[in-house]
Amino acid sequence: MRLSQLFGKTLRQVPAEAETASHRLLLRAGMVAQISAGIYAYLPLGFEVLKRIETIIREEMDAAGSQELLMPSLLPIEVYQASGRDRTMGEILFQVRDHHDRDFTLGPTHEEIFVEVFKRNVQSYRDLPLLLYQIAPKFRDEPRPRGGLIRLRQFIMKDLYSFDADREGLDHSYQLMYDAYKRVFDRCGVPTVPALADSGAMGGSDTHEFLYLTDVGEDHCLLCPECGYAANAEVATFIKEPAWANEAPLPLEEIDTPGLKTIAELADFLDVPPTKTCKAVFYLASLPGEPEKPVFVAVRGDMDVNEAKLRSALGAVELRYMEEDDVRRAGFVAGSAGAVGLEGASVVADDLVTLEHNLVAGANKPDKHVLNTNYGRDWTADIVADIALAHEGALCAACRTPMDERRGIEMGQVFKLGTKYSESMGAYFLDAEGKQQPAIMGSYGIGVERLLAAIIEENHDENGIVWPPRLAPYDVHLVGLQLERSPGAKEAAEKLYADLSNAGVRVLYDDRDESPGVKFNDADLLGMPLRVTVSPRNLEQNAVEVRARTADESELVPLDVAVEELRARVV
RNA sequence: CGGGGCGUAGCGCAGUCCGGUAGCGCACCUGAAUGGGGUUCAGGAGGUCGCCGGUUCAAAUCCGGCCGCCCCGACCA
Repeated sequence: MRLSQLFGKTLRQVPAEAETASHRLLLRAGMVAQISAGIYAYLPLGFEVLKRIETIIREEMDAAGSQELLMPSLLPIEVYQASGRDRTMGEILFQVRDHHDRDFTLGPTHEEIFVEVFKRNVQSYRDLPLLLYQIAPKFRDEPRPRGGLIRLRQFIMKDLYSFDADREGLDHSYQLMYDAYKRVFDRCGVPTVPALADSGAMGGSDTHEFLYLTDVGEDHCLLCPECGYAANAEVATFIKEPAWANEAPLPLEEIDTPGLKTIAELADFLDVPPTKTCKAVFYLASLPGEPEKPVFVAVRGDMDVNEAKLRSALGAVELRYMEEDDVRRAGFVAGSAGAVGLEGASVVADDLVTLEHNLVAGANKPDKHVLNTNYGRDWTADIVADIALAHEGALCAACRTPMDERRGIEMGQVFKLGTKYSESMGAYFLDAEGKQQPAIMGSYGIGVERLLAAIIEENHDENGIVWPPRLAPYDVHLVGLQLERSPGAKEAAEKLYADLSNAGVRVLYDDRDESPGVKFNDADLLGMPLRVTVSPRNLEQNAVEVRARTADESELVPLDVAVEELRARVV
């Protein structure tokens, strides 16, 4: 391809909104064009890289024994009603209506439709195990798209679904995918950490996220430097040690705490550590098919509520944090709420607060707190569970080592779904005894554009992108320099372009009449693995100049062996 | 959904407070010079000032409403 003809041009200045490195470089390199919030067009260079990522994914999925197919994006809403996800996925579903007033959704993830098609084609255990996948668009009406390609409303996902006859089969399929995912990300030049995760709206039991650790990530995870434990903060467990369990319970005492609303203010006023206090938080929780109801949540004052853990402790589908005003309107005393004598809300306590003695808590009266509250004697909870959020330094549950808290981007996630969809949607097969059994399912997703963004985040320098060779849209960036200044120079460059192309090397030929600085800067920005410069200066020595994108120095390669030499150096 | 910011040429921005014929840089077109890390000069094309309404002799500028985009949070696969 001639750079003069390539659609999409490099930019010296980038739109002000681009903040992350990948977003800026994608725009500067002319690889993407934003259409709307979280919706992008892919120009030829960007599209080429997406295709190369998809090739790696296909190779690994096929090697794992799965078959590729293609499902529609436009799906009758009934398909999601069958699983109940028209309600549990709620607002992120894009809905459209046809001219007969039938409702459709643009598929946000495709468990349901794979199950539908599975049912029409599989009746026997002899057809199992079965691994099916597609690489296709997904549509999610995200509350907040962000970071260029990091969170999109329309995106391409590789989604694979496994169907097994039994739990052991699922374990095997899950492991196959787990290993395949590792290889996909390794081959793409993106280091990932498999971390325990929350299954959220997908349902099911075991699930891992493959996190690319980066400060621009939106997920928080905890990593144990000693034993390797890795988990999303949503599910991370840790050792919580009571600080005051050995104190003898003292009598309750109500005190004036004028204007004190936060734990920090309270602890400061009483001159006690935050661990001596009990933090009160209100949520509105809704369970399937029930109206919202208020929930009072108690954690020790130095801790925060982990909403994912709280959600699963309650079995709630939706959880809404109550702001101070909401709390007041609901008839509670914002700022001085406490479990002692509280009415009108169910109570959830973190297991740690139930062990402590003599904590300070809200008195449910304005500007009053009570000293020396003790679980069991003064208050009880409807649910006691681990609902505390792990932070930097939390002790690893496996080996007691203080853990690191890091941010990361979720590259992919693997789920053991079990029978959630096969039972609700009737995907049964006959086993060897002729008995009907639900298929045991797993689901496995990779966000393709997000992977592209991560590849650039991980593989760039101050001058531009540094493509891993397998992903580069071209192998060689051929720079024609000052070719008009010497007779025959242009012909030599054209010949090299043609010879390399004929030898199977993918060449991007900068044939523009631009100054050297412009050409070299664009070559660095676009990031092809090899830069080859043809100029009168080099031709005088019957040579071309070759520089790897990752190298500091260039080298001269004799013209007569250049094609062979370069072909050997490209993957 | 809450908080903050922004919307003027393809991109980056000034002009808005204080109403009076819409500007700068990059990119683009023409010509010339230059020639190894974003070169210089000359000439040129390009704008419903996000949209709707109001005030005014006159609105990018003031007022009201709406829409869009970005960031933080909430939420989320």
